[in-house]
Amino acid sequence: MNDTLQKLARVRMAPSPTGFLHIGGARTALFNWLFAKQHNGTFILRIDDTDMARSTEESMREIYSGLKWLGLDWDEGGDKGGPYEPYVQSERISGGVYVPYVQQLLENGTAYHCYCTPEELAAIRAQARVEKRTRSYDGRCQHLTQKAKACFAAEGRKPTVRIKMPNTPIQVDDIILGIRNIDPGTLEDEVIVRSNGMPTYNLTSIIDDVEMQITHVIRGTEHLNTTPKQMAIANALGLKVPQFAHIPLVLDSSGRKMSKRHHGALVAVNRYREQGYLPEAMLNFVARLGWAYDDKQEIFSVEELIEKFDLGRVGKSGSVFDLKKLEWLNAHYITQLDVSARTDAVIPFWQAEGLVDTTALTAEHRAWLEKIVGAVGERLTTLQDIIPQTRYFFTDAFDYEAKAVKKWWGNSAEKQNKTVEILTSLSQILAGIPAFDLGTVESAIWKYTDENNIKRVAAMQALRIALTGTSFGPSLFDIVVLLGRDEVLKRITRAIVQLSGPAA
RNA sequence: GGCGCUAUCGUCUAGGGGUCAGGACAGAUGGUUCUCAGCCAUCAAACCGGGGUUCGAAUCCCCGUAGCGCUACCA
Repeated sequence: MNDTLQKLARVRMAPSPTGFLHIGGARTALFNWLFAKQHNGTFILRIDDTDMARSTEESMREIYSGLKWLGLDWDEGGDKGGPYEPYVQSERISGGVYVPYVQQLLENGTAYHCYCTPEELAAIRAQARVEKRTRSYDGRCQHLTQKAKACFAAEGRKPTVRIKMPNTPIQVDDIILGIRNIDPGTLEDEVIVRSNGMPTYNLTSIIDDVEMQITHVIRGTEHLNTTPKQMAIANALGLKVPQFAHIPLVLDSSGRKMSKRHHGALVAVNRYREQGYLPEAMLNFVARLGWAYDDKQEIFSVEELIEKFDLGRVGKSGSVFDLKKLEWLNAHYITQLDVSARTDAVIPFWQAEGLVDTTALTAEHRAWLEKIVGAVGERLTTLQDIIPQTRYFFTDAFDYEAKAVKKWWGNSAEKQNKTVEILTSLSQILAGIPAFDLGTVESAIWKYTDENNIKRVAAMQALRIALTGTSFGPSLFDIVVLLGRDEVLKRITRAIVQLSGPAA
């Protein structure tokens, strides 16, 4: 690839709007986007919605929002326009874009009308299968006489248009897979226009790529087998094809291709956003699926990806989607946020749970929230984790976790009496200390445990359950101070009542 | 069934004729702390099989095998 070409690099992502943006789509988008960025090129978002029955507006919006969230902005495309608009294939169809190409193909004899019905075709396929033949459709309509055509037409049959495959090998030069020659004997005369007049993907895709001056088609390997077909169409039209790069599939844990149909929400990019994943983590994760820079680096900022990503280093085999690794990355990126930014990130989650009302957020309240986030520290794998980690700060309507109660409050009357004793003492101490700050609270509690020969863990865990209902969480001193004296005393009293009650 | 693609720890991968086959995630153990998370230390864990080529092959070649993808008037 020379300098001129590099400056002119034009790549595209061409999703069909039949569902949400999924992990594989996000990765395809990222690889294209990175390629465009590093070659000073143009990233185009084209909507391939030739399958009218399955395409929806809503899906289109989902894809836009997913890409925007990831920060993968496009220079030309669907909602944005550009020098080669429209970028939505259904609009191109109604604009008659493909008609002259089909006309040309028909006129130069590389395409022909086929009058076979779907039923006939199914029978042909079944027959080919029992005979173990490579191609099924045998080109039988290629040499139909005018009379035969008229006859079919009289029956009311509407023809499809098929492309005639060449009998010379087609060479596919793929950046990732290398050069390979496809035996034309394995290719069949594909339908390029349906009987209802709608063009099919193989036709529209390559024509749009050519018309939009796409230089590199970077797409999933599920399209590998369609490449020679598309090249045959371009060749028949005398068009120059772009360079191809087929990236390996994203697989599930049993090694199968991740798909909307079989994996649902697990592959939906927007669901990860809802669950509190950061776009940086998502991007970093997806970039490392099938690609590595060296044997050291795992963490890549977007800037570093632009600098270091190399399509030529992308592997050839599929990669299994590993949620644990995504979680690790996400926790890392959350930690990278300073407390203020982390608070901003977490507020929508509190709000969704009704724990924080952003319409009435005072500076004082905001400062308190930041302290909570600071106390939680590195305990967030996803932003959503803020809820179980902090719910008790906002409400005392929580249950005491049974397992924790059993372990730390005790399951015998004797142990429970001891717990009541400890909680009572702590309550008195906390009620009596002159100041309610970290240092004072800490030294008062340690003084009590050490002087009375009580295990620190025992006292602390008993108190933790009283205040939060759980046995895990931030430093208990942080919790005590952030809750405030009144609330702490109230919750201890409530715990004592619980422990002394008939049920306990 | 046909056609195609692929093959290093459980997972993501580095390496690529001579390496103790490296790292990361996950897992296990220990340490630190009031718990959890984290952090630190340690451990366990791989070149699909068989033939060649070669002094030497995980690496190159061939053949198998397995997995996956495609096989539509879906994209």
